[in-house]
Amino acid sequence: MQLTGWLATLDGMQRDAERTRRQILVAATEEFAERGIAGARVDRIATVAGCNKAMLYAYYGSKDGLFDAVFTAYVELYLAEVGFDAEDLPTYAGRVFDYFERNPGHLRLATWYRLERPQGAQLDAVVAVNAERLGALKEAQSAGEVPADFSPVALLSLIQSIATSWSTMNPEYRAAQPARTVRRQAVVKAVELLLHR
Amino acid sequence: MQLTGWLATLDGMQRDAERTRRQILVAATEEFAERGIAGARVDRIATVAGCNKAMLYAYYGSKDGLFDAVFTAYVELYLAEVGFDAEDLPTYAGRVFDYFERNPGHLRLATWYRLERPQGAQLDAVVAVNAERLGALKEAQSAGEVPADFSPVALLSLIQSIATSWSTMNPEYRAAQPARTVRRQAVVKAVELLLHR
DNA sequence: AGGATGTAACTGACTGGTTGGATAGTTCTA
DNA sequence: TAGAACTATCCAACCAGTCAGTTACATCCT
Repeated sequence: MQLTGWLATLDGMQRDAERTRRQILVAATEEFAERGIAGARVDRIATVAGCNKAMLYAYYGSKDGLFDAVFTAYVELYLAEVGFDAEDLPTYAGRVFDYFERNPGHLRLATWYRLERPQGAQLDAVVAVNAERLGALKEAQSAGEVPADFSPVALLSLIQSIATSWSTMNPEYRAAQPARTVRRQAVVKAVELLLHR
Repeated sequence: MQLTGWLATLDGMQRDAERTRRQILVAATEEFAERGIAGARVDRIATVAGCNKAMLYAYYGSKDGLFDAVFTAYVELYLAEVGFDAEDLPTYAGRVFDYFERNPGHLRLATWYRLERPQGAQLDAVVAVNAERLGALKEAQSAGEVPADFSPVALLSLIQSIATSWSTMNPEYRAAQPARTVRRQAVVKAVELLLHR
């Protein structure tokens, strides 16, 4: 074992491509979540990441490439952490709520993506998961586990909106927001009512 | 009546401060809706408005001042056109849906506003209308016209989210969207279910 | 063991183009 | 002709992206 390398790792000053990559991604996630693509500044990202701006271009190619990396990482984490359950949609909605309460920046990221990305650019992972969920919902409806008032895509759309409704209110309403548990309860309850439960 | 002025108005070539103001506002509304504050370009706005960039600064002071004017105009139109009815919330939700179907840019505008505006800046008009609506909802609940499962602020938040749910989906889901009437029906029905109707 | 060497990680300084905003001067019209 | 409406032109700051060069480190050679 290399003693020099080991000690350097402890005080964190050695060269480490992977660590630098990660630090850039973390800094970029903050910056993009806060300011969007057009508002983000690559110099600020480099400063916060504690590295030179050129590293950012070496690892991610461009500002847009960096945003793609940030957004893809978020989507992967989100899909893995929240999952889906066509047979228990209120609980699913609760998990969506929890995720974005824990990571408010990620909801902003998703919104920037929707606003700033040209129509064409779609993530394969999202498209695939989407199709899978629509199928699962259809089956659950056929099996009578989910009422058929709404089409699968309507259900998905409504539940997503309801789960994030508190965070997407205009700032003027923010003052009136109740505590987290109350907000969560409203989300779960609303989805239950949608499903006649 | 001034004949010269009248004719000139018809072919639109005379000087007219009010017309120029309006054209700037229209062009700016498009630009800001499409690209947000950080992404908007004042030169593009001036070009589309068919006037010199300096006029924009003469009338609206700054890029931010122009955005404020754009956003305030949208809010006024929205409040006047959509209104509110605590005793018939499904219909209200339908009107919200209709408004944003007619003016998809305005929903984007509202989203940019939420993302790009610092917390502090709140519109008095919105705050006032908000308080009024919360009061009306509370009364309707006391009178038993609206069920009390949800607090007034929760109702407002949920209904707003549901009414705009189709437009706030990520682009990956856009392909699966049904026709307008179907979408509208889903919105109205969802609000009815929230209210046990 | 210790010096030479190749290479990946990293840096500082720079650039060409863009951007919000300013200003001095011109044209129109009441 | 006074003043409002409007234009042409300019500018300093900024910004994404580049590049020539430097530093650290692993491996090999003797």
